[in-house]
Amino acid sequence: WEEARSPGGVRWTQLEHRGPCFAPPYEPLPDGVRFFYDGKPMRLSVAAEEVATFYGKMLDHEHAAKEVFRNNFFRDWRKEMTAEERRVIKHLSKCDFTEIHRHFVDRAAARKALSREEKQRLKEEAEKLQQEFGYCILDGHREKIGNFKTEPPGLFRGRGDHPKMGMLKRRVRPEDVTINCGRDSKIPEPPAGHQWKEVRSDRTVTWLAAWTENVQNTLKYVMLNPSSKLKGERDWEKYEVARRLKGVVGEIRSQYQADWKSQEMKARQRAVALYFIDKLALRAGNEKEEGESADTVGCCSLRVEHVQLHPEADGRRYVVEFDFLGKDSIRYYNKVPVEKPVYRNLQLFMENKDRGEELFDRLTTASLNKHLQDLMDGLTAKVFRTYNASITLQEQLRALTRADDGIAAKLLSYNRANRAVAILCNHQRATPKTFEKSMQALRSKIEAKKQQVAEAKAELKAARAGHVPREDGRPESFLDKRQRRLEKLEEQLVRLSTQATDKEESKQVALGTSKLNYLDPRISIAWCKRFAVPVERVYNKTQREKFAWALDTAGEDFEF
DNA sequence: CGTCAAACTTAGGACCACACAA
DNA sequence: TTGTGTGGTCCTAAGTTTGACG
Repeated sequence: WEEARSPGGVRWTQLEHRGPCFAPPYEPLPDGVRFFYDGKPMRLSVAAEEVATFYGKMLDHEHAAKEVFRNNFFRDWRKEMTAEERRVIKHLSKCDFTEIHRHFVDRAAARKALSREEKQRLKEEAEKLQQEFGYCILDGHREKIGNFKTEPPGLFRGRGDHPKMGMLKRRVRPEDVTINCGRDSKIPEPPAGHQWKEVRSDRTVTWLAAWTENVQNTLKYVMLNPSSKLKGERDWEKYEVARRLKGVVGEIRSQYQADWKSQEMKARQRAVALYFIDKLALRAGNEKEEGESADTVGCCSLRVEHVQLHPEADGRRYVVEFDFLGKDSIRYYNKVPVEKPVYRNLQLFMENKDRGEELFDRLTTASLNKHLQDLMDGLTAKVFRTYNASITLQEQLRALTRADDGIAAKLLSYNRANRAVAILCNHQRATPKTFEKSMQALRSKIEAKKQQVAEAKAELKAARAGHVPREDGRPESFLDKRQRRLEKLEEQLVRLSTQATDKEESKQVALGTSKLNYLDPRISIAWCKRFAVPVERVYNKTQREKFAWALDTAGEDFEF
């Protein structure tokens, strides 16, 4: 494949598709649903009403309570109003959306209460849409598209403390959309009465359609599903680069350790940053424009306020305490002992700086990646995350798996190995709302099962004691039955206890992200083969489709 | 060399269908 | 039959990287 990579960055020769599927047009509210301003009912223009419904839907959402959200919404909403509406509607606090809110709550309930047949019909309609818009022809193969629908209009919801939360995200029209397709394939038909913004045939990119999203002024793309050959090849390449890093990582580590003592400040900063990226799996950390998004950082953009140095903590020397918000405003908190030269360097980097200043002021992600490129072809900061994640999975699986364990126990080992990676990469999730309740339920189930096991044991014992062996020596079916029942119950108990352990250990850890993006699937597939675990127990259908490239190639002796 | 846009990967949460228990 | 918890899917935001440009 590597050799097969086409010259000039050409990614395909044939591409044919139907274009994106647009969000349905706005349906005005029925007459009975009113908006009130200052206690008086007020009929809104269609444009203003539509935006009002976006807010009304979110009335009980925690966003709607936030000052920034409300202000942004109100500012953008006013832009959609007629001059007359704008004259009247001056304060959000005087707006009453409760009827609108109730209307959508009722509608959701009605949808839920639909009969089996109606739901089936809806499902079939969705399937039809999927068949019509959800596939493309790429180089002779029918491939699934990832996101064939344009994003519907609504209020922007950023993550964390986003300065733009509540802003109006406009409806995407065909006139906003650029189509990319093969030069001699059929050009998709725009919806009746509309035109595409542009139709082009750029074979060096993989998107089928693109438009600019108005809140952040960034491009959005329609691209292929992860199961596609195009995406699969890239995935494979990603892991091959990480495997090449395995071959030179020792050297790279020696190099950056030597650079901790470099004469050049820039080289020292780079060496310490790279050490963090390698050891702690931090992200590169690009600069972000202030006020455009939430204040989050990665390695290169760490500020003095994000690290604390402890000459000694918890009985360990040279401890660095990290506390910052990373991607998606997920908190990274870690206390790690480091080598003395790293510690000394950090002291040096922090000297005479305010808490708001950059720790690595001489370093950018561009200069770091440039350096990495010199160390190994194709090496960038994120390759370290891929490498360390995959190698950790492989090591953990080796350490944890017992060949004579049952499938359930093996799967627990797998999940534990997966979890070690997720913790390394700081992949968190909110504890499920129902966690305590369902945990309690599981515990009572275990208790009940224990009881059953005890009873079954007693019964078996009693049966044995009271039983006279038959002369003909034929197996005693009564005894057998009791025996089998006990075994089955014991098996169920093990399964439940395993489940409980797994659940408790995973409550705040998101396993999916690493599984999907960082772990070379061949490691898992080889493990399944070696320990006779059906692959379906580790990868669901979608995941198997995404990793089809690995399913075909990885043998039980695959080594990352 | 820094800046910016483009293109792509990575990310957590919402939502929904479905299995299973009551 | 109904209620409920959960895994899987969908959604789209938020990162990284590259390359053009001045």
